[in-house]
Order: sequence, then C-alpha cells, then structure tokens
Amino acid sequence: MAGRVSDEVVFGAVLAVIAEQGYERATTRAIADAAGINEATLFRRFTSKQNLLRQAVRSNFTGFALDLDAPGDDVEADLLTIVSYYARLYETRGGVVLTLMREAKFSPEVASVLAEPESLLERVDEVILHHQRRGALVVEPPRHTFFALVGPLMMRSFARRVDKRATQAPADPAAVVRRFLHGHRA
Amino acid sequence: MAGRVSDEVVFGAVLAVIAEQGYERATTRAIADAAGINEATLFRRFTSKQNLLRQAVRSNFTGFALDLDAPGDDVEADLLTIVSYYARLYETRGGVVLTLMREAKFSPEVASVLAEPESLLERVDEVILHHQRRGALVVEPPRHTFFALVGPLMMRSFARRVDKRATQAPADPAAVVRRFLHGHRA
DNA sequence: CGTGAATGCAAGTGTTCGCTTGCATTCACG
DNA sequence: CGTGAATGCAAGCGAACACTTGCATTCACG
Repeated sequence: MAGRVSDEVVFGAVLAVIAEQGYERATTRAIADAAGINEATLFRRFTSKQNLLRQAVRSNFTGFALDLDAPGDDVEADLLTIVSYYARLYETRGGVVLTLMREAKFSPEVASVLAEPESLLERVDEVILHHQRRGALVVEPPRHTFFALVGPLMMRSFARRVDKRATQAPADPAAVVRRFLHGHRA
Repeated sequence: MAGRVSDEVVFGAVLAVIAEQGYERATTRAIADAAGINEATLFRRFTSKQNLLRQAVRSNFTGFALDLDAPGDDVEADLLTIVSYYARLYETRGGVVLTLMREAKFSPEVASVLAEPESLLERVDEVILHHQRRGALVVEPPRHTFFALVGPLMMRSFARRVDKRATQAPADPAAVVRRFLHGHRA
C-alpha cells in the first residue's frame, strides 16, 4: 500500500487544515491524515513542519499568477487586474491568509514564509506609482492606496467567518474598483 | 505578599498577552506572570482558560462605547464618528480582533462572545441606511457600505503585523472618510 | 490579637505536540 | 525475478501545555 501521494496533494491538505484549524492546531498528525499519508513519511519528505508550510505556501502562491507586467493608460483596467487577483485569493484561501497574518507577528517561521507574497506586493506598488505619476491616482504611499483598494474586499471576506447571516455573496471586483475611484457619494 | 489583584487588571493582562502572543501562545503561565499573580490563583479564581478568556473579552467590549444616537444631516460627520471608533478599536485591540475573527469559526465560545460587537454593528447599519435614504450615500446593503468604509482601516492595521518596514503610522480617520466619499481619482 | 479565606509556591498529573526510530511492506525499474 | 528506495506502522522521546494539590504565608476584618 505504498501508493505515492504527490507533493501538490500534500500541500493542498496543509492549506486546507490550516484554514480550518489554525496553524497551531494544524498538527502534523492531522495534516498527514488529511493528505492520506503516514506522519513519519511527512517528516521524511519535508523535514519539518515549518519547511512543509513554507513549501505549501510557495506552491500555492506561485500557482496564482498575477499578470501586470505592462501597466498602461487605463487605471481602471489595471486596478481591476489587481483586485480580481486578491478577490480570488481571499475566496479560495481566506482562512489561510487570516491565519498567517495573525501568526506572523510572533512566529518568525511564519513571517519568513510571507516573504513571497510580499514580493508580489512590490510589483503592485509599481503599478500604483505608475498611475500616480500619470496623474490618474491620488498621490500617497502606494501601500496606503493598496490597502484602501483591497481592504473592503478583505474585510468582507473575513467577516463571513463571523457573520453567517449577512452578505454571503463575494464582492464584485469591478464594482469595488469603480467605488474606489469615484467614491460612495450618491 | 498576598496583594490582591483585581479582575479588571487580570482581564487587561489576558487581552494584552493574546494581542502580543496569539491565543495558543497565551499560556496560563504567561497570563499569570503578566497579571502579577500565581498560575494556581488564576485557576482558583477563573476555573479555566476558556472561561477566563470569555470574561476578559466581555469586560473589554462592554467598556467600549460608541455614541451615534442621533444621525443628522452631515454624512461626513457621522461616518467620522464610526471610523474613529473602529480606528481606536483596531489600534488598541487589533491583535485581539484578529484572533477572535480567526477563532470564531471553530470555537462556539468565541463566536458567542462576538454577539456584543454584532449588536453595535446593527446600530451602524441604521446610520448608513439613514443617509442612504437622504440621498447622501450610494444605495446598497449597509454592511457592504460598512466594509468599504472600515476595510481600508482594518487592513492597514492588520498589515502592520506582517509588514514591518512600511506604513507604520495609523490611518487618519478624517482622510479615510474623505476618500471613501470622493474616491481616489486625482 | 485571632481567625478564616485568599494567595504564593513548588511539585506533579495526564495529555498532546513535533519529531525520531526500527522494521516490515510495497513499488518502480532493470 | 531481484533490488533499492520510498512508504506504512507502531512505539516512543523530551518538551510544553492546561490544570491540580498540599502546605506555608498573608491579609481583611472582627
């Protein structure tokens, strides 16, 4: 019964268990069970829990591709690309994102894992700066712009973990961008 | 040396340790040390860690008061009241909020504790609806409006846990409201 | 003072964690 | 069929956890 389970399947199990249980409760036993392999095999293949998490996050984030190589003349289109990406991320991995953000402050091992999503953010910064220079966006630290753009989306996604009854539908990226640019005044 | 420490002081220590360390790492030893009492005393007075957490969160949230009894003609002023409240909450208890959102999904205890913040949200809903009816705000589910308003603030506060180098300053509530109403177009 | 309740202190309980080890089984591949 | 590497399985290690216990000390209050 040595049916080999691919790394990808194991990584998927890691993220699923973390999303459901949190990092501390995502025990190696639970992960092994979810992946359908033996706990000892987990350590023989991935060395440690930290390394396993790092590889799982890396695999997930490289799987997500964000294409914003060539920012152009259309702010709305470029922001929509960014918002759509994060909308998908929070929809599929909201629990993981929430857990990692919470854990990052006191767990260096989690913080180091977040270096890769961070590098993605730097590319987002450049797109925002590009449009600021074009005079299409308010000039401010690009990270502030990013938080203002994506914050509503993130909060709505996180709120669904607490608030069962309201706002079950995910936000529409196009509407988010439009409101971001034009404001909420009627 | 049996100097008695009040419950309020212990609750403060609980929330401080949770905000700094996270729920799992907020060990009963760490809480006892932070409160300046013995670990055994903690259990003699509060029975269990879970019960201690429940009392601490309850005590903290009933302490926060938000005054928006009389929404008037000034959207900007009313939204500023709301944003200022949540800015203060995230600044002082951001770590706790993050932890509770994360924990809510698999801990009925935590979820039940969140009923009190929820009742506050219902009052916020009414203020938003009031200004929607006046024609001062885009008409949409009020919770969506709320997430769009406060999301940028929350995300910026949470991001500081991950992103050490950038945007250390807390957001200015007045600026948040202004951008929310008028948009980010330059 | 005197006394009872609350506390500090140190040691210990049982459980669970990340991680390891020894050995039998299985599979891919020549 | 033969062989070596990967796996399953069961047991266990040391550490950390929530929580307990016995006893000496302290304090509030009469």
